[in-house]
Amino acid sequence: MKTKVVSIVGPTAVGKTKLSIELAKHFNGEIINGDSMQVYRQFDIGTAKVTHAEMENIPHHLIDIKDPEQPFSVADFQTVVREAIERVSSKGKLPIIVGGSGLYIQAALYDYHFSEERRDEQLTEQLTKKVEAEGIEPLYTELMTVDPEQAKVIHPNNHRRVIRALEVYYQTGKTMSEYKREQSNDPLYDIHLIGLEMEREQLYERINERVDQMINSGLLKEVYNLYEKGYSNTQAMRGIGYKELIPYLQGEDTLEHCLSILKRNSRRFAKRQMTWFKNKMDVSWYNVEADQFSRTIARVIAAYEGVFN
RNA sequence: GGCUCGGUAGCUCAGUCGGUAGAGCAAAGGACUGAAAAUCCUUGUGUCGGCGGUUCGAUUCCGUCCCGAGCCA
Repeated sequence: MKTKVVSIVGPTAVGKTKLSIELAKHFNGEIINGDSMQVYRQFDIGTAKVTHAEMENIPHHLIDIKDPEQPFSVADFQTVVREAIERVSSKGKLPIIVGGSGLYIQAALYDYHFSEERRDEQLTEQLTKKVEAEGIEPLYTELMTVDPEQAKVIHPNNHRRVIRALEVYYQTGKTMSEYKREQSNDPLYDIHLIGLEMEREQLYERINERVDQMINSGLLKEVYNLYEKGYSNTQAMRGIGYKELIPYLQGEDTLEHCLSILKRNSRRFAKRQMTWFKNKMDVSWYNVEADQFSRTIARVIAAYEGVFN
């Protein structure tokens, strides 16, 4: 009997957090963060992290587990999220993973193998410099020799991924394709994927509004504090809602322009999220009528009555 | 009221010495195995302001009307 795991997915700003709380309350669950940015402490407003009040005493896991300057990866997430699932489940509670990072959710729930060794940033830097000096061709050609299967699915312009595929081989002697072949891609748990979707135009409107709300809630101060502490070049600072405001804080751009970029990036992100969840996972979708979210909640609860409890 | 300039893609504009059009941005679609809120790929959007005229053919030339900006009165 596999462990029952629920996951709520969907684009940013559809209402995943709110639904997760209601499901946790109704089905005796605990929430596990499935979002790559909410693991960071001090990144609160810009990541739309649940507030203490919103939690309504529901235990939350994997939120605020990293300091701003620390790196964090899917592989790290895979380890901790699986531990969290066991922790919650062993208490007799329903684990509810909520988040918008497609790869993270995928790596958590399915048989998905990463290489044993963690990423070597020095090696990355070395290869990046090589690309800068000689162009991508030598590396891409090498990848085609070493791991043609992987080379085929990577566009040469995607330097990052060409480099990473080579790194795996250099570090472990095994190719990325070999690692992929070792996995079944089957779910490790009794999984139930619940997706929230919304008409594009309406979603974009909500995203724009939410950015304005974040500003009203003190996003500028949040980013400024992090910036002042010297975190401007960290992985976390590359998140949407942070990197766009740096030029303003440095006096190099107007707030208005920075906000329009921030909104645009959020919209594009939402689109990418939909592409992933629609095409990579078997999700049960629920269309959200934003002004009547309680109805959406009721529909989801009704659909899983007797399944989750 | 007169004169001038303009009206072409969602936006800013280019262009066609007459053969029904193209850039940037926005947008849409897609990929994805250790940065994934990252990284990368693909794609077009049209009554060329309306109506007439000239022409085999008009977005292009002519007339007229409408709209906008400026100048003059």
